[in-house]
Amino acid sequence: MTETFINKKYEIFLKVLESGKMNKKKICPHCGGEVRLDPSSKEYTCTKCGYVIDDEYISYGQEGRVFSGDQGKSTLRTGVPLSDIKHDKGMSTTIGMGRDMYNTGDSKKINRLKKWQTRISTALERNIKYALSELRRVSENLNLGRATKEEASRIYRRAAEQGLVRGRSMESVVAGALYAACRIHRFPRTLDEISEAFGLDKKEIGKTYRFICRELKIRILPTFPKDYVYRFSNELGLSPKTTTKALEIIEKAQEKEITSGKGPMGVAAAALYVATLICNEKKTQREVADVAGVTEVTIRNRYKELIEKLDLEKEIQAGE
DNA sequence: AAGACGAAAGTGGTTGA
DNA sequence: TCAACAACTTTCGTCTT
Repeated sequence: MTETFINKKYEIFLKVLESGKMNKKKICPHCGGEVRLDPSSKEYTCTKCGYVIDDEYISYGQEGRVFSGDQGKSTLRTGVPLSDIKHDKGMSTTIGMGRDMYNTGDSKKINRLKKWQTRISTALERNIKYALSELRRVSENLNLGRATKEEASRIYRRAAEQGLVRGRSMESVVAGALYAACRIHRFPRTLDEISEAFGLDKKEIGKTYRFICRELKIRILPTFPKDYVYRFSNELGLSPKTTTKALEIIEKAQEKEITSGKGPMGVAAAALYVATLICNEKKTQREVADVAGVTEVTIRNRYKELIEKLDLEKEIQAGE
């Protein structure tokens, strides 16, 4: 589609060029020869030495502004970008009631089209539409990237199309899709955060999430402790130095394979806690545990392992 | 008194028969 | 479907600063 589109544009462009409206002659800075648009490569090329002056075929110039309805037709070059967040990807049109439609002659045909249009927007589309508006509303509070939201929308769409929403609350499916999207994008949010944003039960979301992943065959990579470190340290207001230290500790721990099978959030929390001790930026276990969403006990367990296996005792004493 | 530590019992999920 | 299991949580008493 893109190629034919560009070719067509190119034909027009050539015509314009030939008609002399844009015919500014260019001179090759290399040899002084005449520069022409090479039709095969769509580059401005010197006819004498072959020097490519400009390979910028697509215009990046300012978009023509539109002040009244009809004016747009001649100046507009683009449309709204496609978006998965909109239930119809922002592409739908509605056959209007206006007179002009009927004036084209075949009013029966138009009526049939209208009928079909309403038929096409079935219950499924309505459901998706509603779900995505819910998604938009909730993700306001979660501070998510556009890509993540679109991923979540795609997942929900697929889930809805396969009838996975039936028997489950729509919100929980949306929440599950969002949680999955976050993990796919290595931008993990804890289940707690999501369940709070949606006002749903944590277990419910987790259950739906696993169900969706199984049914849609979405392969979710396990999360890594590192993914959480930045967010946690940010919430704790730690210095970059401490953060880096924590990442270092996690790396070493992974080398020694003492993180496998352990909860990534627990590992991240423990690494951060140790890092605060080493860098003299002490936080209590309680504080770290709270932002990480684990208990002090878990931090203690991980922390004990880290110190034993990585010989961090000296570093901590040196830090103090 | 607050924070750290550790033991014991309980919870929810996974795995394998 | 059920029991075994590992990780994690909750609770609570004790120790340290």
